[in-house]
Amino acid sequence: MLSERRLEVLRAIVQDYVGTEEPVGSKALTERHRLGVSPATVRNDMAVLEEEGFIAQPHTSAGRIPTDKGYRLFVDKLAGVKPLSSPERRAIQNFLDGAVDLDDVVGRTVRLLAQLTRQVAVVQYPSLTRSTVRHVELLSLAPARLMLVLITDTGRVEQRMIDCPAPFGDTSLADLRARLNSRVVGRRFSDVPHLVQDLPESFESEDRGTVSTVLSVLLETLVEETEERLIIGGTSNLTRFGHDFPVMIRPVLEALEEQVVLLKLLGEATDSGMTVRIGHENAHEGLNATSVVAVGYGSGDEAVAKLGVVGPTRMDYPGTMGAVRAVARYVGQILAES
Amino acid sequence: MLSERRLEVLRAIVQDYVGTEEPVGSKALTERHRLGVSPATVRNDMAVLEEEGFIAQPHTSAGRIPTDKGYRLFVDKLAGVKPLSSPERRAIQNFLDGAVDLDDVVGRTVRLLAQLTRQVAVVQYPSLTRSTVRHVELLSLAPARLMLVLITDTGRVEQRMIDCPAPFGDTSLADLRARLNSRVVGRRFSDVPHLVQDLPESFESEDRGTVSTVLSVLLETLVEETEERLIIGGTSNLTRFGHDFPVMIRPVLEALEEQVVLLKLLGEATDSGMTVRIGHENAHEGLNATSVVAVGYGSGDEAVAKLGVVGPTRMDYPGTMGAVRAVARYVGQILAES
DNA sequence: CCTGGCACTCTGCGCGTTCGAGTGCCAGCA
DNA sequence: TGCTGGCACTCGAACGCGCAGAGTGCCAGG
Repeated sequence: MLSERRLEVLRAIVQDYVGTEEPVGSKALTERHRLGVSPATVRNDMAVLEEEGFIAQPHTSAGRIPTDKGYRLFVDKLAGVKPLSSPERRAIQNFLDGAVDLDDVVGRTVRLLAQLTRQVAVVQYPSLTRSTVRHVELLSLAPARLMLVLITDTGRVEQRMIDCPAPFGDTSLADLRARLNSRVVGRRFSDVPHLVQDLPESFESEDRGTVSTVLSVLLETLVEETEERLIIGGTSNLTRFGHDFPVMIRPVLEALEEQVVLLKLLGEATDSGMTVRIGHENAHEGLNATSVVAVGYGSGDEAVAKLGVVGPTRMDYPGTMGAVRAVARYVGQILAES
Repeated sequence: MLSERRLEVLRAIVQDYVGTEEPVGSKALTERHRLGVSPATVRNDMAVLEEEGFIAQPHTSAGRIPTDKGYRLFVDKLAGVKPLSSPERRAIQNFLDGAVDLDDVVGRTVRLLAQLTRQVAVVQYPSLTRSTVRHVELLSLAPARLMLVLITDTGRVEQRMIDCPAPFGDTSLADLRARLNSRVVGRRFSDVPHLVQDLPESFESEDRGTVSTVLSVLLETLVEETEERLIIGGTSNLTRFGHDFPVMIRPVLEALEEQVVLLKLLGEATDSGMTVRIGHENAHEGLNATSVVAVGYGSGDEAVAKLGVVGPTRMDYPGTMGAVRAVARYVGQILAES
């Protein structure tokens, strides 16, 4: 086990390196932090920390920089979550309160998060898996052409065109609409399939084909839209990556373009608490030089989606975590209100 | 006026520079292109071209590179639009044909364009200004809470919550829905306001407040959604910018994040033909080192929105223009079918 | 277990030199 | 008049060198 002071040294190294972006030496450490010991002692501690794999030196006669393992220890044991200042909190609230619809909420959130953390922000649209149906609407566009509109409790709307196998009368349409709604409104998406299973049987034989078609489109929509969408912002913050950013930036930009990768990234953060993935802890290779801070958010107690930021491993963890957590809370609040 | 051969020299310089990304000298030119003259002659021509401002040398003893003015001449007079190969055309069609809804079409388009041109792609959502109303739907979520759903002929759906000043009965609701639709379906957005102006008068006084509210929300939605949205893709292609990309990339990323800037950018391309803005021709400073190739697309003859790419001024103009034009055509086709 | 001292090892920087690509100019030739 | 070969010149890129400074590891002493 590492002594108290050695941990203190590690903390100091992380803080200084995050601040200056340059390897930090023993002398500089003792000058900037009141460790109460001499540089020589610090050097010994550093030697131990290096042996344990928490820090490393880029070249023989340079200062030390934290390794992924070092950051991990820092995040787990040495750093708390820095609460935001109250002006910041107010700014968040004001900014988010201006949103008019779901798209706007998500859009504002991503901008806000990027600005606050000065990093790349990723926000996942509220998932539909846990959502409930608020309303299903059927419109007749032409004798054999319908439009299905699905409205969720998170305010999201999905629509699909349907070509019917046979003309479908207005009364049948009204009937189907009414029955559909009476069965599924307020229910979870996952419950819908077996709730509508027997609907075709209660219609005239000439309408059954159409009803089946409508139902299959509805179910398909539920499944398809469970593949969550997300948006990102603040990519220009990637230029803050450091002096070697030209080489780091490409794989990151590529990873950010792959929704699948990002979804997996956020998805990995399973529990509703905050998740921090540091450097090589990220499965995707392109993100081996980045850290991801993610947290779930939702309108109630349950998390319906995730949001987070992607930045260099050399990031201000306490501050970033604080910002991410705060934003997630406020978004949840906004969502609950609407 | 420049002689035929001098133009040929300029063309050769542009082509070589685009290919090699390095200043091109007189000797290399004569070796790679059958100009039929000696390097010395080419040097004289270069001197003239430089005096006229079409090319420049980074430092005294280096080769020449084209200036914005040089590219402009190249695009206007020397280069055609390179048609795509038929495998490419087929690939485009196959890729776009798989789209299921509007979001998907736009998403696929931006990916396709980025891949094809290896540059940053920008696609604007079909504008609503010229759109017509396909259907207006009103749903009752609670006694005094309505949801308005607007469906356009481009397949787009917008929804808004409405808090009514007074409870609104189901019959009134059906009535309003029917009257609204009979008046606005098939009409242009711009015509809607005066078409619904007198609607409140035909309702019972107790319902008039709600009707007015609904109408104002509807009109508001029309106006708001005229501010077109757009999406971008292929930002990782920015790393292809060249050796000096670290310094160029930041302002570009920043500009790309500002929807307003991009909308203006595409908007400037007024006519339905293809527009090429080169370097300083772009109003936005951050894009002074980039060129923008944009073109309108639409389901009919009229362009309903724009799409294009943003890349370094040092780009393959004929190829890029060919790809942009081809993609725009196919998207228009897809839109017309659905 | 901490500390001061000392020798050692790197990197980064500035400087001068060389090398070569590319130019401009000029005299000669069709 | 216009093209060509030749020649001197310029200037940036690359290389080697030496130096200064930061940082280390180790050791002997408190």
